[in-house]
Amino acid sequence: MDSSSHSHTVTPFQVNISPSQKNHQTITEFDFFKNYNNNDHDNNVVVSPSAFTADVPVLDIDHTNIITDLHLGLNVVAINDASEQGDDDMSSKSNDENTKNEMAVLRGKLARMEKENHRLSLMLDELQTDYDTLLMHFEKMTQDKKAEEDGEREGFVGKFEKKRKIENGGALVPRDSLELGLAIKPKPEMDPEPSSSRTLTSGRLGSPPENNFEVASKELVLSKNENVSDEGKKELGKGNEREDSPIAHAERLPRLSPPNYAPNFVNVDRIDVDATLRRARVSVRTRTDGNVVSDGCQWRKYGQKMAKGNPSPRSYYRCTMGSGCPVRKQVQKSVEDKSVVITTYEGYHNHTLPPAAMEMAQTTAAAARMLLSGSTSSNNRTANASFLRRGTIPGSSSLATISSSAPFPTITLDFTQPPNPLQLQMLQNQLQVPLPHMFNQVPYNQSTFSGLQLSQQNVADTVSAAIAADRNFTAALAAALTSFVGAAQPNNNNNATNNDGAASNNNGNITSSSNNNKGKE
DNA sequence: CGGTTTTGACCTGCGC
DNA sequence: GCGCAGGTCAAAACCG
Repeated sequence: MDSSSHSHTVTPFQVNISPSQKNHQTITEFDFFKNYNNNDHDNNVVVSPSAFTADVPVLDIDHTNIITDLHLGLNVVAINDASEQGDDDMSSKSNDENTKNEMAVLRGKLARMEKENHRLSLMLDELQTDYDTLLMHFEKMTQDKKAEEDGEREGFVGKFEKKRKIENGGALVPRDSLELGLAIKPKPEMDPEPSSSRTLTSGRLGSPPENNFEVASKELVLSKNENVSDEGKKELGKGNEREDSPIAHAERLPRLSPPNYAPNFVNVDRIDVDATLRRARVSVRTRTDGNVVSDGCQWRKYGQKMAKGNPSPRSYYRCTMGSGCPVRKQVQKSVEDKSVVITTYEGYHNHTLPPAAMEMAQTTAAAARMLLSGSTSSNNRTANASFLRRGTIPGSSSLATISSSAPFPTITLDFTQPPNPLQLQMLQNQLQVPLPHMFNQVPYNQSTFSGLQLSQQNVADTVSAAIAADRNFTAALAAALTSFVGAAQPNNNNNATNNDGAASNNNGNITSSSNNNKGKE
């Protein structure tokens, strides 16, 4: 950790204060804190990549930290900036020497403050990581304990649900207890309303039947049992006469023992998602030659329907990589362009994913996360929320759109057209995961995004795009820098993906054959 | 033989 | 309550 007492005056992003350099074509030291408004910062400021790379000194931190650091630093600098301006005014009346001296002092202060910011942000990161870890452990321990207590109870939860429905005359009954109750009360047939679960779900039983199930999803364990929710919901939806074969149970039941639960679920737990949002969907538009969009997962087709307004049938797939995996996807050709396949993913995997599936899974999971975060006020998600409300992601509007008209909130990632590399990068950085390779079939492979290869104008565009897209300048700047730093570091997503893996919404191979498209007339 | 696909039937939610 | 559309089930057919 850097010591704040260090008197080094070089800053990660050096400040160029001299007004005379404003019009310099290439400024190697970009002053983020300077007021460029006078000259239309959007167009006239040209930033050299070296300003972000070559001049960055000592601090050996990853880009994520840089971003945070920057973000924090900006606040600090704003103050300094004011004082600098004052000094500039004064300097016009005094000699240059004094000004320079003062500037040097200010720079020193600035450097110290930035280091302090950096130190704090590192601490913040550590705390965040610790929190994630603890939460994950807690979740796991809770699950393990429940699983232990539960024994083989799994086997008849389905029956329990059906029975309960029957007992209630077919009406949906409060079911918030299901997710927790599954693991808690070992005698379902004796107690249709596990009391222990009641305590954990804090008195939700009084809520209207209609919403209970959804409401329950807000509970702490929601993500882990997302599977349960979806499956359970379906279970509830079924008629009482449904078969109760062991196989059916095995398929519908939640997997309580979670050794393979993706670390992912942790973060989702923390999202105070609302029931509808929990069913957020991620649509991916891709252009394919045939009907196959390989996403690394194994799917089994369980239905096909003719959807209104589209001559092409819609196919329904279920993930078969993990038993009882609740992830489903719908595949349908676009009405406008039949070479475009729209794949919609829903749900969270309850198993680990092969590397081939990870990319897509991370992307869709991140997109879903963004969608979820859009409805929350979670601190590190506020920036996302702002653009989600606007329906687009800054700088990547043509790549990602949010649909509020759909039954469930849906984020659509459109990769049917070679996107502007900056848009691609912006999207990637917003998602904080690498976009699947299949989406990189664009003139600019992300691997070519090395910082030095980005033109100065591109960087400037990125910055201005972010600024234009977001009123929150700091966040916008951070986004722009994330873009840049991320570009210079193709593996930038490691951090994000590791932590949150969350909802690995995933996608997989469409294993169906060509006759999938056969509609049932 | 086990897994997958097909496909008619069924269920649910929603709008009228 | 009814009809419609979306979504799912599950038996039968298919496939390797």
